[in-house]
Amino acid sequence: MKPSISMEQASKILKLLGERNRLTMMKMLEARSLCVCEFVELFNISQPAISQHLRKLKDLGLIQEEKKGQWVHYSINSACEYYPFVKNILDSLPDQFEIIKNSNVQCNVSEDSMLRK
Amino acid sequence: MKPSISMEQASKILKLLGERNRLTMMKMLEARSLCVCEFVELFNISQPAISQHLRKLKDLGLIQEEKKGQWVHYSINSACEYYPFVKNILDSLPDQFEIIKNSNVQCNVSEDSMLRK
DNA sequence: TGCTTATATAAGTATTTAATTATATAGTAA
DNA sequence: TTACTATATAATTAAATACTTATATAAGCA
Repeated sequence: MKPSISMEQASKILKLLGERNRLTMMKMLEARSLCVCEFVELFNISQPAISQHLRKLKDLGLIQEEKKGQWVHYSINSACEYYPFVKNILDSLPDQFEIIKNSNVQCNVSEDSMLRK
Repeated sequence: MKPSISMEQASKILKLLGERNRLTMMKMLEARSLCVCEFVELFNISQPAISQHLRKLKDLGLIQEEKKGQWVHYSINSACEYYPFVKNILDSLPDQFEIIKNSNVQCNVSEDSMLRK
């Protein structure tokens, strides 16, 4: 009883994932959750472009945001009904963990600074 | 050692599959190979639109054509290097076999008519 | 308060895309 | 040959899309 997804839903998701930057973002989020400012460093597109990609992914429920002060962290929404479908695809893609690591991106917000509030 | 596909290649394929008609075509071809004239009956778009979708799928190597007289039959190209990636996605989609069957499409070319040549 | 930083939204633009209609190509059959 | 059928290609168009710059929002800090 695999197909709990309609062709309509599947094509919408695949269209979202069919954009190189968004696909890479999703795979990166599989490695760890990331802040918008980290994405801005990782990609060669403007900050608004990043925001717009993230919004589209969020609109379909594939990712979720968590606001931490002025920072916004995004993560995979594994509770999404389409998550198994998406996960299955992401699992076939080359890992992005090293790329994140090598780029040394890091969001300035620390647990410390949040606790100090 | 799963990821034998690059992000670039993956996003191209997902972009192709991200169009509802093309995705449905691919899933139908998983059920059985189909003639262009059958696709024309199955979809509510023009014959040139069908041809153009098929060409895009063929250009990436996902499907192959076999000419039988004036008819052209298309089938999944399971020898394509991206086939495992594609198959994995198609397996998550609702079966289209009943839809093909219920529509009663049938290509006029028969083995007989070919043999009589 | 005003200044800075992080993010989102608005507006505009160039490119891509999926469709259409019209036409070309090619096989079959009279 | 001519006519018919199946398919592909060309040309066009409308809509979608991915980006940009400019601006708005909102939080943190002097």
